[in-house]
Amino acid sequence: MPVITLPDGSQREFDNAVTVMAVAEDIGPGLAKATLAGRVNGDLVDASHLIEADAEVAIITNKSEEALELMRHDGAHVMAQAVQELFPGTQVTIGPAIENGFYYDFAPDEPFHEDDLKTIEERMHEIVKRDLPIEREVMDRAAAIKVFGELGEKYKVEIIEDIIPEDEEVSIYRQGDWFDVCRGPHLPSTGKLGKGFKLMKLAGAYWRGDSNNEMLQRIYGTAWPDKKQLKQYLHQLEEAEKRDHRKIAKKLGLFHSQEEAPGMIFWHDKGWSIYLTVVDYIRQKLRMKGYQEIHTPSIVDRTLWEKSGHWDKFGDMMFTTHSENRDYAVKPMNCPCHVQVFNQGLKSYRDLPLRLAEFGSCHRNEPSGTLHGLMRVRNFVQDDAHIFCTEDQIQSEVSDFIDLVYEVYADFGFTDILVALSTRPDERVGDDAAWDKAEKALEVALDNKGLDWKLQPGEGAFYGPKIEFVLKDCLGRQWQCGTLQVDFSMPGRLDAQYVAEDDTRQVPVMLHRAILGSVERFIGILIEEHEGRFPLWLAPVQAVIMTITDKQADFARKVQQNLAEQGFKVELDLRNEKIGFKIREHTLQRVPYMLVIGDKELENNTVAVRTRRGKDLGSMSLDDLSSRFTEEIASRGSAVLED
RNA sequence: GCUCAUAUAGCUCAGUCGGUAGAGCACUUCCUUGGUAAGGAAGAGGUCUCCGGUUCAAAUCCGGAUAUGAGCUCCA
Repeated sequence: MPVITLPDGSQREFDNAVTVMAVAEDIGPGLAKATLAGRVNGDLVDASHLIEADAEVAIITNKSEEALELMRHDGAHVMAQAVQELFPGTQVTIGPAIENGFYYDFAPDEPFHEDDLKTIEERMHEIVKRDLPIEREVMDRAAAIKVFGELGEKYKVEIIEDIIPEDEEVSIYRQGDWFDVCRGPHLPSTGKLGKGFKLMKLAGAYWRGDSNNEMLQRIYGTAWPDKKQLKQYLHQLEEAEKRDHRKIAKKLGLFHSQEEAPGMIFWHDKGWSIYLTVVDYIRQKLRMKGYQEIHTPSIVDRTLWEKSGHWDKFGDMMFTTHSENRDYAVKPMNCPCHVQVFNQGLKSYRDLPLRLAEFGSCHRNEPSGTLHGLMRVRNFVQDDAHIFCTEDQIQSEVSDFIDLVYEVYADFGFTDILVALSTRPDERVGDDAAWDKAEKALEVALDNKGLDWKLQPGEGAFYGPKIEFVLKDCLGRQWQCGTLQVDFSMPGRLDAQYVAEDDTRQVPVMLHRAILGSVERFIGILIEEHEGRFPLWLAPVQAVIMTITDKQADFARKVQQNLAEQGFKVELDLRNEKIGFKIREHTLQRVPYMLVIGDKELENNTVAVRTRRGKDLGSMSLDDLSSRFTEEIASRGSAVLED
């Protein structure tokens, strides 16, 4: 006689075991009609799930968040059925719901073609129309292996044998003639998927996510409660694509890359202007925070990399060169060189913490398939620094660094920052006691700041755990920018020492840290974040002076010189074109301010000011203009005056 | 690196069935001196990514290389 407790606290008693659907029917026919699934004692279950004992039950309707996830999972099943109907012999593997949709990995006889997506999608609509009931059934493990083995579904057999825990029952979900091994739950029938879905792209994916395994074909789909929301999502994607830093940078002439130097950037003047502004800004910050800036060689003898442990682990990703029978590597990171600087002269505990910073150009031979605009390159510069300190100083150094990161991100206008703590990977150096200590130090520092962070077990660097600060690009892809890594290992490997208070020789701890991470990547994110409309302090051209006719040319030149002498980046447009044409061009170039000079301005010694967003600020004197610029530049991202 | 796709003028892109290439914008010249998102006319511009093959004939079909895109794996 189960007693059901509903979310509002009310209770209902039943004579016999009841299904979730029966509970919904008991509450009301309207609710029953909308019922898609249930939550029993916290677990998501099918609407047909039988409740045999007292339980807390929530009914899941199409208004619930969870329903969307179940629907997306249904989407994967319907797609798999469509594929197997259309392409007999295709093996199915796994197909989960993901953010915005679902995917399913297939092992087809013949690779799918882009055009197949349309056919598959049409068949899916047909399966939805059939409104096949989705039924759960529990199968004996051996029987399940036999059934799928006979169907030639070797991946499914592997899933049952290797992935489903021994003590868990093997459940099968059936829709019409088609069925799949699945933990569930699912919605009651295929019709519930509705019409708000679309197949998006075709991609390769390794079986069980291991690059040693064969590659399967993955089809991605997106699914929403209705057509309208699907349309909205697709529109959102289109808008996001317009922010792509590669497209914007091309239009604005910021940089280019070419076949002869894959993964490396040819910075043009406008892009380099942004680059220098960013680096100078960080340089100033570091100076204020007690860092020393240094500069070390780009090409260093291979033996140093062997000693540091990098050669062993990353040798095949390092560019190498040789001269006079010596082998060199182009540096993939600055830290071993920084230890060399630390090692010059005997250090005392009084010298610690010693913070060495470098904007060093690093090269990493990243796999060709991973290169991506500015986000993943083979040559980059980090706002890199290494803090040599004692174990006791870790806590406060980490804490100061976190403050600095947030201060800098705020100046660049970023507030949506993901924080993660990555702990020891399988392949690592250093003993477990040191790892315990390092991981704990980071965890405590994060908690003390009251940050909401995510644990990433096994994702740490080979020499120590790390904190990561992650920003998102316009398409929602996440990119690691800031990082802090504790390193108990490299200073010892490279013989770093200091004299402690008790006159003994001790090995310092080294903290690797970067705020922006790769400057290239950070600029990529800046471009997307601002859609190319850089705040005044970052804008490569802050204003363009344009004349109405030739008559004002001399005055315009004087204005330009005046502003340039004050340090503003101002260009002249004296072309024999109509003012509307010039305005249009510079607006498209995202120049923050357009300064128009006609006869009136010439007469009054003023300029007419217009923003790139089309706002007319009227005429003003050069003094007023330059104080406006100065104020806006000083405010950085925090107060944009132009809007 | 792996899977699939793509590569045509400076840029964005057409190019049907294999018969040696087109548009818009940009560029150059001329006219126009016009007050807040495109004034007009003319002209120039191509080893169709590269290497090979099939063919009387290849931008087009086939193979390979390279780069790029999407995803996977990786990312000190």
